[in-house]
Amino acid sequence: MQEQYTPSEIEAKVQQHWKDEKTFEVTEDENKEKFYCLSMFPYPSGRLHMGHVRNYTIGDVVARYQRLQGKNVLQPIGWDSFGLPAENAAIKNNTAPAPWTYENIDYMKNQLKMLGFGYDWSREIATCTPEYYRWEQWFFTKLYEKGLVYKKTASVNWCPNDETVLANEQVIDGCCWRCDTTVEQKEIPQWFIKITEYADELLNDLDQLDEWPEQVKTMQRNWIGRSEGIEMTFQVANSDQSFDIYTTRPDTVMGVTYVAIAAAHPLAQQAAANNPALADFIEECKNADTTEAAMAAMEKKGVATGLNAIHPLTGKEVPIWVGNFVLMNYGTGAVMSVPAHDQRDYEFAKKYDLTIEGVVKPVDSELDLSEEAYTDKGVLFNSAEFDGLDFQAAFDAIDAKLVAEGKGKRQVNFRLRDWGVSRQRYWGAPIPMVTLADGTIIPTPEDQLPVILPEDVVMDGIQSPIKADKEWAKTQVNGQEAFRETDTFDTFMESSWYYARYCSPHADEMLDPAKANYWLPVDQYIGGIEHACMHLLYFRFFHKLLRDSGLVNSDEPAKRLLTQGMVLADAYYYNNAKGARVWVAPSDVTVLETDDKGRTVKAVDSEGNELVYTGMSKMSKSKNNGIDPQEMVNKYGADTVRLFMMFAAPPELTLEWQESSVEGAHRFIKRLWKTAHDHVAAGPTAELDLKSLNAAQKDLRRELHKTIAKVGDDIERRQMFNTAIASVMELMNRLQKAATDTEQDRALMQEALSAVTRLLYPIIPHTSFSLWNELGNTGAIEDVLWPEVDEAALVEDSKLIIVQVNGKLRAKITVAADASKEEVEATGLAEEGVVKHTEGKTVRKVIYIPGKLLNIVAN
RNA sequence: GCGGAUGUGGUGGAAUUGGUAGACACGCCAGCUUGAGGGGCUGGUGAGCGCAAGCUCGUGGGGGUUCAAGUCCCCCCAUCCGCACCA
Repeated sequence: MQEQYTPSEIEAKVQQHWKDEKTFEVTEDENKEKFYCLSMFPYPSGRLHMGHVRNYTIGDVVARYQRLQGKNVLQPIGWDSFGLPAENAAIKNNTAPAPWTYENIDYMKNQLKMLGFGYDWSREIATCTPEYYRWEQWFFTKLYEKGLVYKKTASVNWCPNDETVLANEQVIDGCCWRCDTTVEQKEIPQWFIKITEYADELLNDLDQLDEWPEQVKTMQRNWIGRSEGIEMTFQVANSDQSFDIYTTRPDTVMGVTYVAIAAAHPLAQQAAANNPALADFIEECKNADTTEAAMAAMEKKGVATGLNAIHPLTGKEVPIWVGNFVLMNYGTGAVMSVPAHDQRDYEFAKKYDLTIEGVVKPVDSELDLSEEAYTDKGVLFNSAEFDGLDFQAAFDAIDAKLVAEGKGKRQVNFRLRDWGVSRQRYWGAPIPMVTLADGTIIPTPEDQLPVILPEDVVMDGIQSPIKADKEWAKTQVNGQEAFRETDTFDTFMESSWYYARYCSPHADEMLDPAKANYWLPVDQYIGGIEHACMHLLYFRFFHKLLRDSGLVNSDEPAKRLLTQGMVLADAYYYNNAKGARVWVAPSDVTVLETDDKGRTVKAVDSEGNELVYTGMSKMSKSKNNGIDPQEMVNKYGADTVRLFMMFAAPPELTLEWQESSVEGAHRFIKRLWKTAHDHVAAGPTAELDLKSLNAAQKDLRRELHKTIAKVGDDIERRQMFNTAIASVMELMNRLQKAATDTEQDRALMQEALSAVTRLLYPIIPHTSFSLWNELGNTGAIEDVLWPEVDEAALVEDSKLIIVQVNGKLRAKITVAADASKEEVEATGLAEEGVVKHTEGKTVRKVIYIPGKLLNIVAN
């Protein structure tokens, strides 16, 4: 065995072995328990970043651990390869999105291999290939046939100068990122999938997901936002027109003092015809950012229409206002306003001097509206026949009256909106719909699928090449001239079903149900928390669509979910001559001075600029603080990078990249290697004879088996890889100091080191692979099983008891494992530290937690 | 603004079911090894007081429940993630 730990040599050799043996290629095997471990696939942006490395290391740890449990483990990988960055890169580099994407895939694939992830490369997929997206197109036409797809207008960001649609990301402070023109909202026809038809099931089935983080389920519940309320109709005074509103607070309806409608509401348009101020306001609203965050943050403004609405219960007239906070696309485009019981309405009413009328008051105090609205559920007053009712009684009574008068009804609403899948961009899967010469729109016939996206294109920087080339859309359907849809799918479409395609990646159908049902559902899914609502909801939705098409037989796509945190790094900048911040890459920073605690006081870059240290922030291009995984692997080896990532923080928390800590991880592996080397160099060992072990040896062996139990529990149940590693480090610290004098000392060392290589295999597979054989074991480590815990080794004959007086630690005593409460109490009370603190006091109570703690309450 | 999370030594973090706060590691300090540097090894390291034994304080802030609170409850602050066309 080589004395030096040489990661580059070891890793190359072991990776070659995995490649030659096709170690991670799997097929369905009914005799083995399956385990499908999936990490969210990457967008091929060019190079792996540390977020990827963290995600895929966690996945690989889980997959390799499950393999040592004897399971048939599927761990696939692929590329989420459609998307906006490819278009931007193509324009910048004067190429096309396709070659840029394929080059990136090649490069990143090598990086993944270099990190030693155990993927089944035979299942690799790229979503930008027709072999993949053809099935998505096919499935979309099936959804259309089932009535789950429809077309309606929806607003997009529109740059009037470039005459193009902009993604939210391309709008900077309300202006176009290319030409700085003020962005407008424009209504254009788009395709939608009816996710709202599945809203109830998506909500209810969250209860089945008992191995999903509670926070993700809560976020999804709130995102779906089921509410029970009442929809009611307001007549417009002196008109035969009416409009509907929806409210979850029907108990406050008697307090309606005005109603607000969207700028795009037909009534608003009508009223603006002879009201220039209103027309101007409506024009202003057109350009408003409609994202929910912006809506919530903006100043609430309105203009009266001059029209009145008739309150459906009181018959009183209330003014109709146009409000910039009401959107035509959400709900009915109109809301009732109760300033006394809604804070937004209250502020609006104060601002425009509108009536505030309290109708609900607290049960046991008076209503005070001098400072703010009263928004709690209380008791009705000022509400005619509804006076004295509580929220639920009022809800029921008002509902009954509205129903009786035909003016409204109870209704369940969802915050969730249908999924708009149209994008006016090039680098995506073409939407398989055609418009015939007579104007009818139908799905592309199956025999004309896939609708292929041309890859050899020139990007003009503004318009999609398949829109710019007027010939592309021309086609023939049923002998008629027809025009293809030139919009492409939202890239969330591809990432919603890739997990199922991996089960039969080369099938000449969307998926092979037998294979899909063998592997699905995914046993462990891993990805960033930022996907909690959107991707993870679409992913669940698609699984139900696949199920309802008879392609899979389960209800949910993934049993267990782990959401990993971000990766942060130090960020430094200096101010240049113009006063602008120049961010300096951490690799270019030299720390010149630290204080006595080791904190950075003075740092410079390679050109001598004195730097400002801003602490840790997310690795990003804008702060130039990305750490290149490639560089780290070159410097320390993949195992060190993997060990550091798993050790530095629990997977769900943010991880701070600290090179000194990476060095610490490297040192640990070197020490492990050296310990194994010294042991092997001393020659072969004898059989372990449990009966002949002395007390110290038994003690060490107890430690070993406790560690085996803990590491398994930490990896499998708790998914706390950091504490699993810490406990192996503790064991190693002990092993390095353990006696090696006798035959049994060395036999025990052999048992311990063989176990340690397996405990660490999921995390540092290359090193463990080598050590396993260096220790004299035959066969590859991935073909052996996880070490078993010897329960007999765990038995202790004495216990450490913590002795407290009034909750404060005063002594530690060791008692026989089977000692009674009385014996422990007597021993505890006799302790010097206990006597000191109980002298002159009366013992009031003694609490004993068996085998753990004794608390003496005295005063 | 709304929804979700996080906050513990100089630093990353541990404390799994309310029961020893600070495991493990980084950094720092001291010593040994080395011609030097690097590396390795040994020991120390929450704060305050103390020669020491030890005592007091201490988990973002403020209240509370309990024999016992980092952990449970209420209020507040800060930071991060998401908010539907970035992926």
